[in-house]
Amino acid sequence: MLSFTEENYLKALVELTVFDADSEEVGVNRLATCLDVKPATVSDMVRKLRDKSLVNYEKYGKVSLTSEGRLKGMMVIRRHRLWETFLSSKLGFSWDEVHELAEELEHIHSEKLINRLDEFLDFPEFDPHGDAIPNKKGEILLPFRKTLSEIEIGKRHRISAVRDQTEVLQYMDRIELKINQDVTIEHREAFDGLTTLTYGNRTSVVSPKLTENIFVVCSECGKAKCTCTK
Amino acid sequence: MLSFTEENYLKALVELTVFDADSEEVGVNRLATCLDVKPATVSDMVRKLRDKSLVNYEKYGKVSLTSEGRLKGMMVIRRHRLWETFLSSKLGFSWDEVHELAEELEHIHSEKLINRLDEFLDFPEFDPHGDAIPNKKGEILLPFRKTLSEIEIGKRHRISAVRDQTEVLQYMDRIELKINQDVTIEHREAFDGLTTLTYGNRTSVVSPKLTENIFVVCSECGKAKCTCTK
DNA sequence: TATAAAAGTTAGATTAATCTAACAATTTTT
DNA sequence: AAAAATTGTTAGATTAATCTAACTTTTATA
Repeated sequence: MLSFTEENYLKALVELTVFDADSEEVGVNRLATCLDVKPATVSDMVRKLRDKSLVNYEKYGKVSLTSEGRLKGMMVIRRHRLWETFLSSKLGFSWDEVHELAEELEHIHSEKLINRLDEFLDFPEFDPHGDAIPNKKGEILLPFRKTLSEIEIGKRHRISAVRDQTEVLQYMDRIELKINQDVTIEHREAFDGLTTLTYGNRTSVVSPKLTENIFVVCSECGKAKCTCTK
Repeated sequence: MLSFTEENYLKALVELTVFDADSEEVGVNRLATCLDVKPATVSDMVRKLRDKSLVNYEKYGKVSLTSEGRLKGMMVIRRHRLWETFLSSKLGFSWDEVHELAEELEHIHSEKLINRLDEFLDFPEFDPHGDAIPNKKGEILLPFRKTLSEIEIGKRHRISAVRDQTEVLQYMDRIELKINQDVTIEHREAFDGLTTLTYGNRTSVVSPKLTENIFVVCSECGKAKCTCTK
């Protein structure tokens, strides 16, 4: 049975090498920053995980997940996202409150519990942040996604998901921008990417830091990769 | 913030000095047996808890809870019993499966979460084992329940409640045993707990699986914890 | 390519929770 | 009340996860 700590390492590795996907491997320093520990600590820990066949690693080399490690990491993320969904849809927590609580709940191991929860929630596909929930087998269908920073000016899009970061969520709350809301880009400044958006009866100017973290689909067809002419 | 371990010590102390209530204090050995650790470990730990003002203790003396320690311990039990209720009534776990899972869930600290859960479950008074759930303030309003499996032979009792499980109710229907009916135990087999009861104009032999799920009060005084002589 | 910077490792220390083994205090029994 | 039994404590060791500080390897740059 894995410890909380080991599970957190695997989760971070999935996030860095599967979701962020610019590389399937990652350095010790990068991992240390992510987990908010010192590189020395990571050095020790990845050796331990290697001895358990959960990561590939050798001295001075990069770290990557074995298929077993990947599965274990995926299951932590599955649990996290299912609990988030529960907290939001059943207990009425707002989407910026659920993350922290799920950080604890994700370490409750019972597979039976998590599958029952999945059923109770009626097999949700996405968590309250719009991220896909891995299935029983740890598989995740990474849908093609497009961010607010990429879309065409003037074409109406709907917010489908937000990257799972508390600051983003809180900022969106502050400007009253919500999941499933329609938005249109009025203007995008070439110089610094500053973007003017309208939604509901509001207009806001926001930075790329925000737009890069918000996923959208076409309001017409509901797809990120749409072919609507308009 | 208390560690899992510290919380488990407080929980055990509540069980030994509040619920079991033959004494408000307990020895190091007894506590060690309960927690399945060595006395040496308990010795160290209670000194630590004393330094945090959670227990009263001095060298070679007995251990008892301070009011702060009692409250903290009660809250662990509140969380445990609410999670048990959730697992049973929402996720369909049977009452003998819930305990182990609740042992993990009880250590999720958020007060907001547990109060929301309480509300979601519609403020249950008892967990699936029939044990009372402490309220927000750590108080237990209806502390006492007794099941048919515990009562004295020959003394008349009245059925006050039944654990919320359809099978139990269906079985009771079949043998014509009803809520508010008077019953008397004629005989209880020491070997396997098989019990002979009389009620109305019937006599039935039933197993502990049934008697453990039926709550009773004294027919004379109407209380579970009665002091009637006969 | 030599050197500086960045990245990674090792050794030794710390903290929490546990153990064993030896010892000390208290309680019970004769 | 002395001996025996029980109960509790202390000292020293262990394991997991972390740290700091010193060191080494790899990578980038002048």
